[in-house]
Amino acid sequence: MGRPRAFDVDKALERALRMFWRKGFEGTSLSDLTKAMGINRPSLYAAFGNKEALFRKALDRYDDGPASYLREALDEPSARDVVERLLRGAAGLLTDPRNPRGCLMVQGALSCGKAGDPIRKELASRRVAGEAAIRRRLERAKSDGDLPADADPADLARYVATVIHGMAVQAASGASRDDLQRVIQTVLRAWPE
Amino acid sequence: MGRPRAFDVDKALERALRMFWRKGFEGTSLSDLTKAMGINRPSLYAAFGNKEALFRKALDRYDDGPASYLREALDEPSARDVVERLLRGAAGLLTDPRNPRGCLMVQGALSCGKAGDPIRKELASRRVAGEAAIRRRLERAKSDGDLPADADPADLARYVATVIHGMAVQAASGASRDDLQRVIQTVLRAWPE
DNA sequence: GCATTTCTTTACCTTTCGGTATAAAAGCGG
DNA sequence: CCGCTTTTATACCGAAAGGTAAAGAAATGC
Repeated sequence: MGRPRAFDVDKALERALRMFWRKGFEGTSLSDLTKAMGINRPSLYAAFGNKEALFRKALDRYDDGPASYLREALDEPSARDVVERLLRGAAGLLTDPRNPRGCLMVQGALSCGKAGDPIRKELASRRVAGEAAIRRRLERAKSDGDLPADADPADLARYVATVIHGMAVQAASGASRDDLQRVIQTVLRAWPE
Repeated sequence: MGRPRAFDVDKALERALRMFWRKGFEGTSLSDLTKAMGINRPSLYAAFGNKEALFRKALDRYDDGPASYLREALDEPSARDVVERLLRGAAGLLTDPRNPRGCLMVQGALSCGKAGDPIRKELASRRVAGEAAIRRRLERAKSDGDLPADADPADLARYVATVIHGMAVQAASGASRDDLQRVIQTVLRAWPE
């Protein structure tokens, strides 16, 4: 009932996501958003709440779309395969020419003024949650005998998360896909097995 | 000649640095700056130019102060010592309780709107320059026989830079000094020698 | 056909942004 | 004490920020 929506909510959200991905939460203005989404301001507010709520919805979409490789990687059979798929997935995402460079979860709001602080904290806590998921997977791997007895799953997970986040910064600095592949080689060559 | 300055330029710059460090270039407003520096707006403009010029001066100060461990590390005698000192210096800087969390060169402007774009590019190019400095040092190490014959200095430098940038993100996510030390252990255990 | 509901459009709101004009104040050389 | 210079403090600028009020347009139910 009532006048039907003239725009596709999903397409609009996708465009908002890409804008936030490129410019970050603080760097993206409402005018940037409405222009990219092809709608005007009141439509945005009616459909998504406000800028912060829109960012959170875009973030969920990021998790379920471009960043879904993370969860998929955890299903790999061996610890080494998990880590390799994690790293290759990150490299692919970070340097996909169809995407903005870098990672929304890192560059969306790494530091900012107080208006963006809730988003900054949200991103930080999602990064921590991602590392925890890797750690749990490596703990399972260890009890499967899939990691050496002297390996520490928490330390390895932190290390892998650090490399992934570092790759995100490298991508933002202009690193190519090949650059990141070489980083992965270096990591995997030294992986404990 | 003329009325003497009522504030210490150096102290003011230090306070601006710390503000930018905490909130990033875009997240720091002129009001944040003048309040932290204890001066009013026209004094800031007279002494430092504008917001962007002030950021660049703060960045130089960061390089020469908190981040000077980078150049010092390159003077270590062996490749392994260079890398260890690089990583330990980064961990110390990133989690020094007297400093804002994280790294100005990473979180100062990882992504932003078009007003901050020159700063974003400047930071990216300084990060690239840092990696190049490490690469040159490792090339020298290799010709000194200080690295295995099959080691690739460019790949190792990229890897080390990636870990350092990743540690910067980890620090921004709340990682403790001990967390970062464990990452360093993991890196060093696998270092080729 | 008409009332109701919801969305779209336009125009506007307040606050804050980065940056500056202006004039008073504080030092110097004479 | 008087110019001359430079820095202070206050007050202001236009633009852009995030967000909203109000009226017109398109669908449904009766």
